[in-house]
Amino acid sequence: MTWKLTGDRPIYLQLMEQIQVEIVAGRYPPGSRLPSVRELAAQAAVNPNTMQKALAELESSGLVYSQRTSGRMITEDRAMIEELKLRLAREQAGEFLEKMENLGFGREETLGLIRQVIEKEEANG
Amino acid sequence: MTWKLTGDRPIYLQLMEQIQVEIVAGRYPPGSRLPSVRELAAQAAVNPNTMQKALAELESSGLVYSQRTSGRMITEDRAMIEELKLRLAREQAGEFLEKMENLGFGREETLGLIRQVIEKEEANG
Amino acid sequence: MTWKLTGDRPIYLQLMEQIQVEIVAGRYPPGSRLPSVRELAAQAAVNPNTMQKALAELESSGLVYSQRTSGRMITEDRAMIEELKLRLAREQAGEFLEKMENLGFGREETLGLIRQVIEKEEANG
Amino acid sequence: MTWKLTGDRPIYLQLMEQIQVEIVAGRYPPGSRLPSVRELAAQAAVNPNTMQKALAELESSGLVYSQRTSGRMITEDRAMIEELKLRLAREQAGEFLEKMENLGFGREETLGLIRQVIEKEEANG
DNA sequence: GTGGTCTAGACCACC
DNA sequence: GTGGTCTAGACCACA
Repeated sequence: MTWKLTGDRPIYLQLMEQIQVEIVAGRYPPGSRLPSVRELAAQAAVNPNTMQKALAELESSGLVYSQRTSGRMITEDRAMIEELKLRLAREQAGEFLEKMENLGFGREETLGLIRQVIEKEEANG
Repeated sequence: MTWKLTGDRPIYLQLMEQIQVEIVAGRYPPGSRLPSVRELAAQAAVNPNTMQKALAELESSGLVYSQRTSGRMITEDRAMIEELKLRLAREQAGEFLEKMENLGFGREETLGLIRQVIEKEEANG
Repeated sequence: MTWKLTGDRPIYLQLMEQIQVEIVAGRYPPGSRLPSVRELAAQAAVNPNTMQKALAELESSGLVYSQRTSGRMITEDRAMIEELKLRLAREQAGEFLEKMENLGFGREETLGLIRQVIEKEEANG
Repeated sequence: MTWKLTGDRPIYLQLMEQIQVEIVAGRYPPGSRLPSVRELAAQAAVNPNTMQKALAELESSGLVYSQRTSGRMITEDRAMIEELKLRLAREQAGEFLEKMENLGFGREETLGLIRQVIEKEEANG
C-alpha cells in the first residue's frame, strides 16, 4: 500500500486511519494477517514505535488483534468492519456536503452535480 | 472570514484557495472591494508579503483586479466566477468520489449514501 | 504516594493500577489535578514516557482527562469512580477467596476467619 | 500441581510456599511421600538445586523430614500442619484487609462485600 | 511550565 | 522471526 503523511497531524493517527481504510475496503481481508510492525514501518518510512502506536490504537478499538508470536490479524467480525466502513463513508459525505455548502451549493444542487460528474466519467471512459 | 492553514503546503496557495471560495460563494460579491492586504494578512495571521503573493495569483487569473488608488476589486465578470465555482465544485466532487471508491463504494452506492445523509440531516433538523 | 514496582509485569500497567487505587480511595479527589507527568515519573523513578503511557491508558478509560496546558484532572464522574472502586474490590475479594479455597478453606470458613481476624485486630488495638 | 513463578522474588522461596500450600490443603497428606527432588524440579521447570533448597527450608521448619533411603515424607504432626494452615490463612486475610483498606473499604464494608461476592457466586453456580 | 509526539536503540519472551 | 516494553533525548504547541 502507499502512504501519504502530512506534518500537520500526528503521524500515528494518519497511519491508523489509512490502515482502517485498507481494512474496510477489504484490501486487508477479515482474518488475514497484517505485515509485521517493522515491515509496515519500513513501508511508511516511520519509526517502528510510531507504527506500533498506530496498531495499538487499532487493537484497542478491536479492529485488529495480536497473536503473540505470529503477528497481528484483522478481526473476523465482519459486522464491526461494515459498521466502520459506513461510519467513515458518512464522515466523508458529511465533509463533502459541508465544503459544497461553503462553495454555495445547496444539498440538491450538490446531488445534481455528483450525478453529472458520474455521467461525464462514464461518457469519457 | 475564518482562515485554516496547515503547514504541509505553501501558505500562499492555501490563502488563494480560501479567497477563491469566498468569491465564488458570493461572500465577496462581483465588483466589490477586497479588504487591504494588511487587513487580510492580519486576519489570517500571516506575513503581509505572503498575502500579497496570494492576491497576485488571483490577479493573474483575472479573478480580481487592482484599482491603482482604491485597492483590489472582485471581477465583475460573473461568467468567470460561475465557471470557477463549477470547476472547484467538480474538483471537490471528483476527490470525494475517489475517496469513496477507495473505501469500497461504487458510484451508485456513493450516490445512495449521499441521499441518505441528506435525508437524515433533514430529519434531524 | 509510594510506588511498588515488580519486574514481572509491564511497569506502565502497574503504574496505572496504582494510580487507579489512589483515585478510587479518594486520595486524588474527583476534579482535582494530578501531578505532572514528569513529576509522577520522577516519584516512581521511571522514564516519563512510561508514566505517559500509564496516564494515556487511564485517559482512554475515561478516569482522567487532560487539559491541554494545565495538566491532567481526575474525572468528576463520581459514579464512574464508584463503579471502578467496586470492581477493583470485587476482584480483590475474588482472588482472596480463591487463595483461601486453595488453602482448603470453604466459603463459610473463610468468612469466619475474616471475622475472627477483625475481632482480634480490634482487641489488640 | 501447577507452579507459578515470578522473577521478582527468590525462586526457592516461591517453591517452598507453594509446597506448603499443597501440604496444608491436604493434597500432600500427612505421612505421605513427596515426589523426588528431580521430579519436582522437572515439574516446576527449575534447577534441581533450587528445588533442593526449597525442600531443605521445609525440612528445617519440621514440615517434612527425610527418610534416609526412601525420600522425603510429610510430617504426621497434624497439629503442626493445622497451625501452619491457620497462620497462612491469617496472613492472606491480613493482606486482603489491608488492600481493601487501601481501596477505601472499612472492615465492616469489606465483610459485607465478601458476603455479597459469595452469594453472587452461589447464585451463578 | 504543561502535555503530546517522534525517533533511535535496546532488551525481553515466545516459538 | 514476532510483538511488547522501556529508556533517553529531542522537538512542538499552547498560554
